[in-house]
Amino acid sequence: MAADPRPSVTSRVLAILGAFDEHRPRLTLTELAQAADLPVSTAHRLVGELRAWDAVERDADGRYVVGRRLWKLGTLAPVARELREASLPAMQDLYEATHENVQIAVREGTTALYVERIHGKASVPVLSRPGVPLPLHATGVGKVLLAYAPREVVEQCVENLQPITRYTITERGRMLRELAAVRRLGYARTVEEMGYGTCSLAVPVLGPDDEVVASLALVTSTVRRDLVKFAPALRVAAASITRRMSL
Amino acid sequence: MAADPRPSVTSRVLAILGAFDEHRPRLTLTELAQAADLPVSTAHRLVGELRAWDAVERDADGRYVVGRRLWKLGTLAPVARELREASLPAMQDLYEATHENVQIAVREGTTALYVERIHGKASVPVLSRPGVPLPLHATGVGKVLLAYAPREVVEQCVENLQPITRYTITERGRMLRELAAVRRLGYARTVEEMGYGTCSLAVPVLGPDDEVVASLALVTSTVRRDLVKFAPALRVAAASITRRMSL
DNA sequence: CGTCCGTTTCCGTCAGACGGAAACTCACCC
DNA sequence: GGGTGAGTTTCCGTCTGACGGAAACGGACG
Repeated sequence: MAADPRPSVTSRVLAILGAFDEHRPRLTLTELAQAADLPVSTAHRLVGELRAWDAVERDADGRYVVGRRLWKLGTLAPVARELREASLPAMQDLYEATHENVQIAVREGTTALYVERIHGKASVPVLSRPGVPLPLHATGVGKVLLAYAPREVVEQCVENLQPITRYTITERGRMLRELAAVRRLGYARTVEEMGYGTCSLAVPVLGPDDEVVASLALVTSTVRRDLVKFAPALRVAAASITRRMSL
Repeated sequence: MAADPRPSVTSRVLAILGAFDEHRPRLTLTELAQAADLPVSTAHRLVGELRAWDAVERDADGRYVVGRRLWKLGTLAPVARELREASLPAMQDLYEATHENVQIAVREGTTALYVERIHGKASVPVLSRPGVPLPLHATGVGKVLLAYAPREVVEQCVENLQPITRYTITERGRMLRELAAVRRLGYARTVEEMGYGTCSLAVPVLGPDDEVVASLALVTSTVRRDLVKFAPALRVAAASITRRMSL
């Protein structure tokens, strides 16, 4: 992002692709050039090649968007091919049992990256969408992922607990106790820490070597205070995901 | 793919990314170099840059796989962001009503590209997976997409109807009549044309300008001969997708 | 201990990327 | 109608950073 000494062609191409994010999925050539810190003519040439390959497309009003080919490519990534595929049936079952939001996320650095979410028309609206990262300390999945994260990640997160609602945990000591509780109980709860009116219950999902690879959660409206009763169901679902992943 | 006159750096990078597909999602450096038709040392250098950006990663046994960052990028593509997001609630409802496979696909050239699929543990196993293309002429969604495709696409498909099962339609005339029937009835059926033991019912999904942008289908085991009774439910779901897309 | 196969590093040569500038397009407004 | 401006596309002379052969490296196998 900052000043790299040797701008290679590859880095420029990647800078162009990196200009797209969840807040700016549609960009004009000029915006693209600015975001990638390139002269327009250079951006134009590179984007031309990307377009020829269908890595980017132009939509109705001439803006550039991420192309189908990149979407297809993305489906080959292990998060999609392995984790997502292994999780869906179990998530589906959970959804049918509860009719609440069901979501699964992995840790990416100091954020929780949502991989998939199941929700019907009736479920509470939530912020998570596949591919979008949310903070670790204010979400159910996040607290689980943090509870089993390496020491240095915990340190880093715990030093900088940004408040999001009035109920977000922002004291270092309290968060550390919370994480210890998560490890002891095997699940994490949140109550309006990420958004008013929603609470969640999350459990870890283990990989083949018993390390925590993801976290699975139910997210409901605050009215349902009895969320903990679903902990066993979540654990069963998590175990089923683990089993399917190691096939 | 063949011999392009000027191999630009960008084209080489894209050739490397293009080496991954659903049959070969994990590749060694040497395989990658072969597939992209590059000397290993060149591939090594480029892959190094891709890796630094998380466009590719190395898995446990050192093979290269598509990285998370590309997956995230892919979620920003319109198929994922708009079509998929708009479809999921309706697909979820259909699934709950039927407990059969529910799938949605778009046309990509002369293939049907699956965008999403909902299935529980109990549903019939099917071949479709998000990101994977299947033939237009042997699938329910495919026949719908073909029925509303431009003339030249129809010509091209109809000239080359590869048999897949004993029941696959391979005669040009019969397929053309079938497509006319799809337009007349507003749905397509398949009975064991793609795989023994499965049949499907598909309807078109319209975009904001009344053009067919996708196709939505139910796929069940052949035992359920009464699939047509779900046509109204499918149409309602398709209409709901159209509405949500134009928000 | 030697062989094989894939990976990584090195560096002299030169092909291809660079980007400033100018032409172009289109929407909007006076 | 024609002037303005923001965004897009084309062009081409300069020179930088990509190229890839070769050789070293690593580790699995017998």
